[in-house]
Parts: sequence; C-alpha cells; structure tokens
Amino acid sequence: MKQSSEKIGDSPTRLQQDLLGQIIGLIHQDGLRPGARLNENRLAQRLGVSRTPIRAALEHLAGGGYVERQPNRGMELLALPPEPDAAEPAEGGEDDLIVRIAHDRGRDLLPLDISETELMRIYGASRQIVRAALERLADLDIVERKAGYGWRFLDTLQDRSARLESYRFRMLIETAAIVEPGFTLRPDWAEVMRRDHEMALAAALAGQWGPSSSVGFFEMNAAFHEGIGDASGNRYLAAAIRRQNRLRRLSNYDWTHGVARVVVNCREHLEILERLEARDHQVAAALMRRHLDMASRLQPSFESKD
Amino acid sequence: MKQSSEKIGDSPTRLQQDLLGQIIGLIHQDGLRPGARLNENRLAQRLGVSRTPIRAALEHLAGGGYVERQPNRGMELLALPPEPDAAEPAEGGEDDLIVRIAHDRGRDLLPLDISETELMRIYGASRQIVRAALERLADLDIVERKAGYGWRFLDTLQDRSARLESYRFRMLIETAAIVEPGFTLRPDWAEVMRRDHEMALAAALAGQWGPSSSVGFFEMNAAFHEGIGDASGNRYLAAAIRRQNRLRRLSNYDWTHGVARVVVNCREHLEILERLEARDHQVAAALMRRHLDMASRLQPSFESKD
DNA sequence: GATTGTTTCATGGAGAAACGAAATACAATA
DNA sequence: TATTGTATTTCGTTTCTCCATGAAACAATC
Repeated sequence: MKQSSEKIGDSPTRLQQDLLGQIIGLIHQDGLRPGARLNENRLAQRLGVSRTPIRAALEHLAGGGYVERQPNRGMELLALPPEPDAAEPAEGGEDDLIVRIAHDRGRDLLPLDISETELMRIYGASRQIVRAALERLADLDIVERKAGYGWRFLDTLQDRSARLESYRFRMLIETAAIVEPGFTLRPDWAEVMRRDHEMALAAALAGQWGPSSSVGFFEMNAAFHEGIGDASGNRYLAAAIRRQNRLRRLSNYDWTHGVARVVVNCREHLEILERLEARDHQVAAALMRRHLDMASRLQPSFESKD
Repeated sequence: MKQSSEKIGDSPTRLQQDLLGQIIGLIHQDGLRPGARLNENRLAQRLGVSRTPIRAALEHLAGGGYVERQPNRGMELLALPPEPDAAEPAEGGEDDLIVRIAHDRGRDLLPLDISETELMRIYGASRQIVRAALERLADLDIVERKAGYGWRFLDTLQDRSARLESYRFRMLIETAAIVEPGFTLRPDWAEVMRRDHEMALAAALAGQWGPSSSVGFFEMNAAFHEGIGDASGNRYLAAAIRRQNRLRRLSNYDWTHGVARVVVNCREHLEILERLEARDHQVAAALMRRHLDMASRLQPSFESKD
C-alpha cells in the first residue's frame, strides 16, 4: 500500500487547514487550470512555512480528488477546488471559549469570582485554553486576576455606561481615521465590501434572516470598520478599532435589533463607502459620526433572551 | 522552638511582597502609631485576600523588627516601617523580560525570526515566562506568531513612521480625554503629581541625573498621562493611553534627550496641571497637543548607545 | 463575640516526559 | 539542476505528577 507510507490519515492540523485554504486561494489567484503542477517549494516559500505542512495539505486535497500525486513528479491539478467561505470564527476552542465565557457571564450564569479549575470543569477545556482565554479577557478589561487565587469579572459587559463610552471612543477614533492625511482606500477592499453589503441588504429586505446570519452580519460589520482603520495609515488607530471590535464581538454576536436595523445599517455603510470612494472625507466622517451616534441610542434588549 | 511552627522562612512570595508594601501603605495612611495592633481579618478584607498571606507578610515585617507578635493577641506595631518606592518595574522575570527582549531587538541583537526555545536559552528563562512575554509583545503588535513554529518581530520599534503615528494617535486621544464632558481630576492625584514633578525638576536643574533616574522619570511621565486618561471618565480612552505607555516603555526606558529636555518636560506638565486644576480644559488640551507635537519632533539618538 | 492560632482543602505553578508535527538535511529521481 | 521523496532534528503542545501557598473551616484564647 502506498498510502500508509505517508502518515496523513484523519485530522488536518490547524495549520494544515489554513494552508489548504490558502493554497486553494493561490490556485484561483494564479488562474491555474487542470493539468498544472503544484510546486511544493514555491508554495512553502510563498506561504512562509516549510514543505512538510504543505505536503500534508496537498495530501488532503488529493483526498478530495482535486489533485493527484504523480510519483516523483509532484501534484497535478485535476479540478478546481471551490473557494471556502472566509473568516469562520474559529470553531475549535480558542476564541470560541472567550465568547462563551463572556456570554454566560452576561447571562449571569457564572459567578463574579471564579477559579481557573472551575472554568475547566464547566467548559471541559484544558487549563491552557482557559488560561489563554482569561488572559485575553483580562486584556480587554473584562476580568482581572485576583490578588491571590482566582479571577474576578469586571462586568464591563452589561454595563450601560461602558456601552456609551465605547461609542464615544469609536466616534472619536473612527472619524479621526477617515480624516487622517494618509487615508487611502484599497479599491479591491471597497469592491468586496460593497458587494457583501449589497448582498446582506438584499437578503434582509427579502426577509431571509436566520439565526446563523447574526454572526456573519457582525463580522461583515466589523470588517467594514476595521478596513477604515487600516486605510487610515495609522497603525494605532487601526489597532484601537480592531480592539473595539474584539470587545463588541463578545456581546454582539446575537443581533437583537431586528431586520429593520440591519437594513439601515447596511445603507449607512454603503453611503459612507460611496463618499470615501469619492474622496469626500469630511462628509464621510460626519456620516460615520452620525452612524455611531444613532447606534449608540439603540436599546439592547438583553433580558428577553434565554 | 516557636518559629519552626510557622513555616515562613526565607523567600516572600510575589503576593506576600505586594501585600507587605500595601500593609505598610495602610499603616501610614491610617496614621497608626507604635503600640497599635494590626488586625489580620481587617487587613485581609481590605486587601482582598485571605488571612494566610497576610500572616506571612506580617511575619516578614516582624523579621525586620517593625512589628512583634504578641501570643494570642496579634501583631503590635513597634516602629513605622519606611514606605518603599512605588512602581519598581517588577524585577523578577515578567515585565522585565519584555523590556529586555524589546531592547535587544532594538539593538539588533536578536534575529527577526526566533523560536521560543532560543529565547529560553538566551535569557535563561522558563518557557512559560517567555511565552507570556511573547504573547504580550504580540498584543502590542511587536511580534507575531509565524504560521508554523516560531515568532517574527514586526519591528514597530525603531520604525520612524511608527513613532510619528504613535504621537499622532496620542495627540488625538489625550486631547480628547481632557475635553471629555465627564472629566474630573482627583485632587490628591494632582497633588502627588505636582510634588513629584517639582522634585524631578529641582533635581534636573541641580544636575542630578544618574543612570537610574531614567526609569523613574519615564514612570512619572507615564503616570501623568495615564492619570489624565483616568480622569476623563471614559475607560476606553484611559485604556488606550495606558496601552501607548506600555508600548513606549519598551523603547523609552533610556532617556536620550539629556537633562535640558527633562526640565522642559516637567515644566510643560506642570503648566497643563495648573490649567486642569483651574478647569481650563480647552487651554489644557491645547497645551497637551503642543506638548506632544514638540516631543514628536525630537530626534531619538538610538545608535550612540551600547 | 471577636480575634488569633491551627488544620484541612483547593488552587495553580514548576518540572519532566511523551508525543505530534513542523523545520531541516539528505537521498533519489526526473 | 531542479524537484520530489525520505530521514532526522527540533519545536512546542499536551499531560502528568508534585508541591508551595492561598482559601476556608475549625479550635483555642482573650
């Protein structure tokens, strides 16, 4: 048996899975056709890793029937593999746990003071995972180490004033980002954003709003604001916006404002986008300010959830 | 022997050391005199820990001769222990390592790509410490995980444009902090700040500037800016300012601008402080803007250090 | 009854060992 | 020579146990 000599087997690693997606992306980007050969060295170099995980990823692709190994001559492309949906929020147990902890604390399912081992029991996660999650939550000022043992929630989450402060902060930095002298929008990014928003808008208008749309909508939203930060040319503005999104991700994964608000949101984003493409930064900034100001006035209906 | 029953011995724990300092602080704050008794329960409650580490800390105080254990009646204060200097940058191996790594990378003593084990070898630290340091550096966008194994420096440090972006960002958020509607300065904080700055100013004018003054000066400086963030009443502004200081701490521990600049810096801070106390927020913000703008124009003389 | 002294339990850190997987070096093949 | 196939080395995660130490309960003392 030839297969047994390559020990690929069952589960692709995190890295291998990432590489798999990137390889597929490169295949499309380079416009390869069936019959083309995939050079391992070049892939390894372009993706910044060694050949080992590349080979494993290719082996997985072969398992799907998209490529075939030609002995001593490498992998040949048989069919174009479909592009996977980008940016799923990391199923496994890393960012996932952070969201779950924050969510459960928001519902008062977790006590204010809690120890690592207790969290390990509750979520069935290893100490390391729990630790990493707590560290990152601490970085967002959501928990803090107690002096001795254990951690304490700071309850920035359901805090009403925290929400307003967050919006005030965002109004400051996001408008500033838009009027930065070095602001330059990447045209391809704007294109993708427009398309995504128009699709979301159409879906919302058609009443297609499933329970899974919530996360996707949030991520599109986040990508919009982060893209503006990146375009500002100031890495600290960009980092601050990204940080705010990380914070919002913890409490905003379930959309509580209904479809009507989704429509408004998309339209406002599209309007800002238009102004940005027209280099009308002053108006775009004003629109952004109003966009955030309006959003800050919405009442999050927390309690009526289970 | 009575001592052997209490197993305190040699090395005070991190927690015990912290508590020791805090207990001393409370003794002074409460204005206790020799003869007073130190209640374990109350100390434990005020400091948010159990009695166990409190007892250990008190035992250490007894070792210094400042208190004495009266059997079954607790600790009696014999003499006022001296207040330790606050905010030493954590000798041990936590924050310390972060600064050292950043410093060495800034001097090009570390390669761009590096593995954890290599860092362990170089600094003789445990894997955990190195990991924690790298995670925090990653959080500041100074390193990033490579796809496979290892880490890569992003070199935000000696990057000239990063420096300017940082100052632009600070000009934005720190002036915004001052003009926040909820801005309220704690009078005691202002008092301490004024005193510290005047002392530093006097020392600088007298030409007393040792190699150790550098860190202390930086920390005073940082405390000033962070205090303004805290006074703003917006936790995200405060957090952003604190984060910028954390970043600056990595490259600014050695002051390269000479004593003259220390004098200017202190005077500007004192002027801002005055305006703030007079509730003259607009002018204070303008002064802050100019303060940062001037600082951003200084040329950091990097290379001439060893 | 309040406070200290003492014991017991739980927490989380340190260290070692084992393992899976990525990096690297080397051999084989076109 | 360039590329793939294979073996070796290295890395970092996982998992385990051990143990100091902090939390909490209980007993003793004033």
